[in-house]
Amino acid sequence: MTRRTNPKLSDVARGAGVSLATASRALSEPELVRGDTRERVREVAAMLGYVPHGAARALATRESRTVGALFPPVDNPIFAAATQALAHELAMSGYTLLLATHEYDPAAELQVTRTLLERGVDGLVLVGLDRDPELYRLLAQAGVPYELMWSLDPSGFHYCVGVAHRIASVRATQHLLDLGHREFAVSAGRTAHNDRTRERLAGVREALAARAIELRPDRVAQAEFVLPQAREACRELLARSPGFTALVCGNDVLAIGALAECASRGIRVPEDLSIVGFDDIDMASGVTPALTTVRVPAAEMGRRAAARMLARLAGRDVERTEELPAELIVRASTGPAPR
Amino acid sequence: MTRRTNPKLSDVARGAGVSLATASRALSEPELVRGDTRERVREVAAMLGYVPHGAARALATRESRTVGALFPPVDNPIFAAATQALAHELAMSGYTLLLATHEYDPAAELQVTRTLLERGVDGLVLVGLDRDPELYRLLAQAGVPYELMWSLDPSGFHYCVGVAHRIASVRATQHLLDLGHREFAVSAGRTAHNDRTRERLAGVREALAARAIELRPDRVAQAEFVLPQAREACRELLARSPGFTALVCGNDVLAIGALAECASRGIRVPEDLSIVGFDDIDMASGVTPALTTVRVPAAEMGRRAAARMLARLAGRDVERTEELPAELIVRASTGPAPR
DNA sequence: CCGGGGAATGAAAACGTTTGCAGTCATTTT
DNA sequence: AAAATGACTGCAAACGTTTTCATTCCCCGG
Repeated sequence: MTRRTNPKLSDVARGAGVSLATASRALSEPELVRGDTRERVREVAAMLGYVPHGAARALATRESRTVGALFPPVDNPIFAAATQALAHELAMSGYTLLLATHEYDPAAELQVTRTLLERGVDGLVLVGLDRDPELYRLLAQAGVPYELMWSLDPSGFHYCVGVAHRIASVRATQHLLDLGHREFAVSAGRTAHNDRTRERLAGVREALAARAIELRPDRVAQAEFVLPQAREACRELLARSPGFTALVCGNDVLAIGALAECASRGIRVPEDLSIVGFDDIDMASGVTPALTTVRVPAAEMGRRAAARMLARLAGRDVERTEELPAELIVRASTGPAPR
Repeated sequence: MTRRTNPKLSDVARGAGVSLATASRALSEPELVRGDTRERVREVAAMLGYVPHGAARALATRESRTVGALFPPVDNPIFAAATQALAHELAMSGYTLLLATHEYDPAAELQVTRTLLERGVDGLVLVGLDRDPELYRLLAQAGVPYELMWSLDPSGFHYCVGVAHRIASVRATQHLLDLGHREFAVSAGRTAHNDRTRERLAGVREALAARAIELRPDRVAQAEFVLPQAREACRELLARSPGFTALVCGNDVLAIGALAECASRGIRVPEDLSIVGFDDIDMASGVTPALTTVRVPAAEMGRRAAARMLARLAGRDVERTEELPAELIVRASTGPAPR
């Protein structure tokens, strides 16, 4: 459309009859310039439709007012909620979110981090703990602060805000034990490159071990977090080793898939089989039967991560570790063990 | 951590014993420099852990390799899917996604667009048609190309990739009419600042009008796209004017909420009430009964928008309007009208 | 009336890249 | 053997801000 180049600060300065320096100050440090000059500059800027050139500013100030977020995928509802909160919260403070995904591939994560660093993010938000250690080296060298979401770093070294997956998982399993269940199966997520999944599975094992109950290897399935695979995992467990009365799922998508599979096979939930999920996504309360699950406060986590990052960027310090509660929500998908 | 500043291109150049220009070319236009020099530069760069300074590059080249996306909210599953596809597709071509949201507030959208422009996005992806016209002026002045997703611009002026909501909605309603339904209710989304919602509602009216069936005002509810409101809307319709046998919902979240409400009241779906949704989110096939709905190819839309934007940024031209199919998916939530 | 002291302004030097242009070679071509 | 070609390389000028340091301007107290 318009072929002439956009107005720049020097145009504004000329229009207002002031120097570059004054124009710059009038717009970004108003208190440093006299009232009337300030207004004049602002008017000219508005009139010309002046839009500051972020890259130039970034170059001069060495900060981009941009924060990167690196999610496994962002279409998992739980991550979507966190992304939303993150973007919203950052925007409130004039920051913008640079979003990237890595699909649970450490190499991709490293590569994409490099790109994010090139883009000059002032800070970076990551999910979980499992990653190429090289990535931390990169961040340290670049001097870019980062926050880990979802998990709690056992070493206490990294700044993180998350929940205690293992303990929550123990609690969910306890709940089933208390209902009299003794035959368990687990539909877990992929454990490779995913500490949350591993911790949740470990939690189940721990709770069962405490009562000397064994979790048979053929009673554990791994699946990706999409509905078709979730159903498939349930089908597989049923085929390989039927007879379990409780199914613990690595997340709600897996659980809802299991629910669907049961519905289509006439397995009654919770009369024949009790199912628990993890995450408490929106849909968990919408399906029938409503899902018993562990609530992971995803949006809150996003908000906290943003707040912590903003605080650090502003020079304030925050606790290295912030734990958020992961509450067990008992709904209709769990009941007393049959017989 | 490290207090000394990051290595810059001049450090690399010095280390490799070449000029700035050659170092730059060795890294970004390899074919212009001799093999051995190129390798030497690369080695030094790797050794120093050199990371190019994006802002400086953006300043010099006048492009940021960054594309902005402005979603209403991104935690709606359908938008999450598009975001994911967008981010992924852009990343494949070395672009990064700058994500912002406006929560259906035109003023916020304008404001946030300004920020995105400041950040120097090379292109912008927007959702739907309803917005402050000033926004287009802004984009035109900045000379930033944009793509509209979801809707099809009737004027054919804007570049867009979307589906024909109204027609699809007519089709869904037809489906119910064909099943013998005559008493309709609609659980619509908020129609303010949302052309998709309006078109879908209009489609229902159109289909009914064609058979001289009236849609009573008290048989229309508006709700936001979250489960609690969805249930509330259904409850309200039932209270205000019971007796309808078909419920058309503005999207799947609304439909699943209705499903949940019906389940808790003992209303059988589809025996007593047929329900159709819109979007075909993942969960639509996972709930019981599985939802009859219109499939909106959200991920594909994200991919196409990315591809179109990349093409345009590369100087190729694309069709101004690209329509994607919105297919009716008949599942278990619709059946013959009772009696 | 002078000098002192802020407050407001301006000149110019960063910030770290890319790139047009002009050189320097080693090959070819005539 | 001279000249022309072409492949590499380097110099230096952008790109559009912010910010340091000086300077100017005004007002006030002495």
